Amino acid sequence: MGHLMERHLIKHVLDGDGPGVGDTVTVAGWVRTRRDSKGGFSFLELHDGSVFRSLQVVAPAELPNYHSEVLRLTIGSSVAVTGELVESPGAGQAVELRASEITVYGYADPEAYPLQKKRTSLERLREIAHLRPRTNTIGAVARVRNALAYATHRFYQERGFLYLHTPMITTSDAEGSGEMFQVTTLDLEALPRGAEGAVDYDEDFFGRRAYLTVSGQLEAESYALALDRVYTFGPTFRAENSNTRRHLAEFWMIEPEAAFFDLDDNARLAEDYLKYLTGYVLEHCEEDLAFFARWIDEGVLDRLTAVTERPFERITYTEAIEILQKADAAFEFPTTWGSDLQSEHEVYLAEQAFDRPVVVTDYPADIKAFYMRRNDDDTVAAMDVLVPGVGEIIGGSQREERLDVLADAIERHGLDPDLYWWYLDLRRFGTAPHSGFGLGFARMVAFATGMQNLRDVVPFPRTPRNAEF
RNA sequence: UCCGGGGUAGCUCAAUCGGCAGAGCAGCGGGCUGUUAACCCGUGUGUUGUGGGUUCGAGUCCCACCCCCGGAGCCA
Repeated sequence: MGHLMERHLIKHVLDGDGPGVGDTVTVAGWVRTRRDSKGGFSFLELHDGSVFRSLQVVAPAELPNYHSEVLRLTIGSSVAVTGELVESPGAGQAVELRASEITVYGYADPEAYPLQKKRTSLERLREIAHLRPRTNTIGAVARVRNALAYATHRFYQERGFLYLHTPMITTSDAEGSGEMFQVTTLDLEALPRGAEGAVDYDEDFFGRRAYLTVSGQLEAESYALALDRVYTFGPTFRAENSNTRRHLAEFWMIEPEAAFFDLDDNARLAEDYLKYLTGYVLEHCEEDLAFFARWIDEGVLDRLTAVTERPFERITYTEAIEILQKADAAFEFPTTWGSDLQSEHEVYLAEQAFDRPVVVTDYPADIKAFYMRRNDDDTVAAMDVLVPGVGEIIGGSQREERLDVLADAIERHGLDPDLYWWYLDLRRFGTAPHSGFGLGFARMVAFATGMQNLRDVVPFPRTPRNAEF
């Protein structure tokens, strides 16, 4: 073969924006099926991940390795094919590749290869996460995920936000977002002990307890209060024993943080961002979305279109409680002012009450994090964005920029002010109003594809008792 | 972590009241020979999640544990 760098991606062959009918092309990829047809030759369906569709290859019996190799090709085998691109006489595809040379790189023993032509359940695919990107579904998820990541950078870069890398290791153990994974180089079989038997963390790598971060927000605030607008896009970790389709122990989050943004600016940014993402995948992932609409979630296109075109609903927490109290629905949890919104409440608001994304603002201070800006009443300038199907996809707030009020809040939440000396410094020196939010990227991928379980939209998901791959 | 449902052939599943564990798909052999989840004929497949118990006899009933799925909580 010799010229693999010059091969064509199947996407360009099928789109006709590369080689045309009559051209000689080389493609390479994996066999999805082989059909030995009624003319003494074979059809191969070849996919290379560049596009949803596969390319039909016609393999004539005259190929020197037809009997010895081509007839041994089964699903999962890898090949390179050179041939002439011709109009297809059959239905189902406009063009096909009439092979003049087929190089086999690797067979996939059909007795042992876990993927078959039949549909394999998503649960089963999780057990073979290293092979599942070869399936239609997971391949399409990967392309949509990539598009959403690219669109994220474009959105923020176009608006003057600076991409910031915040640390994955942190020593502040009270960012208020659940259990954290501890990071240590201590020998757990022989821990250094102090006088009273407590572990002596002075011996540890950082000289104190350290953890994997649950958020880059606090560090992002530091840069927002210097460079005006920043965003992070990186991994975060939660050691909660969460066993649901909406939680992962490791997930990526996008956290914009902007100086001189109030809560209203923040909510508008969140809405613009979500609309940009849905609009982007509608425009650039048509084939993949059509597959999801056909096999995964028939409402996905309407939902993405609605998000893109219709304004979000904007209500306060207090209004949300009033709506829930008047609702003709039996809720398991109370809907009294002061209690947090439960999943059933969020579902009701986003699906029954409004059937569109809902931004809920101004929650009771007692149920929200210490850094959220105190309003004149007992609420804080927090906001959650709830979307149909997924629930909470964004959580954010205007941050408390007043030194004395922030110090009070730290105290009230039972946190140690000494640990936040540098965070308080940001209010001590040139403080400014600022706001930000976090978007769970996997939840966004789920929302955009209609996939139900976050374990299927992350390449190698980490959940309690699961880190095989 | 709590509640509910599951774990049977490579995959998807069935198995009545406790009574010989069996279908489809895939694989393999043959036929057909421009197919599109190809089709037709033939063919093999088991530590029934693990350990214990009840019983003449357990996939089925009982106990413990492991794992998976869904819901809840925590949250993004």
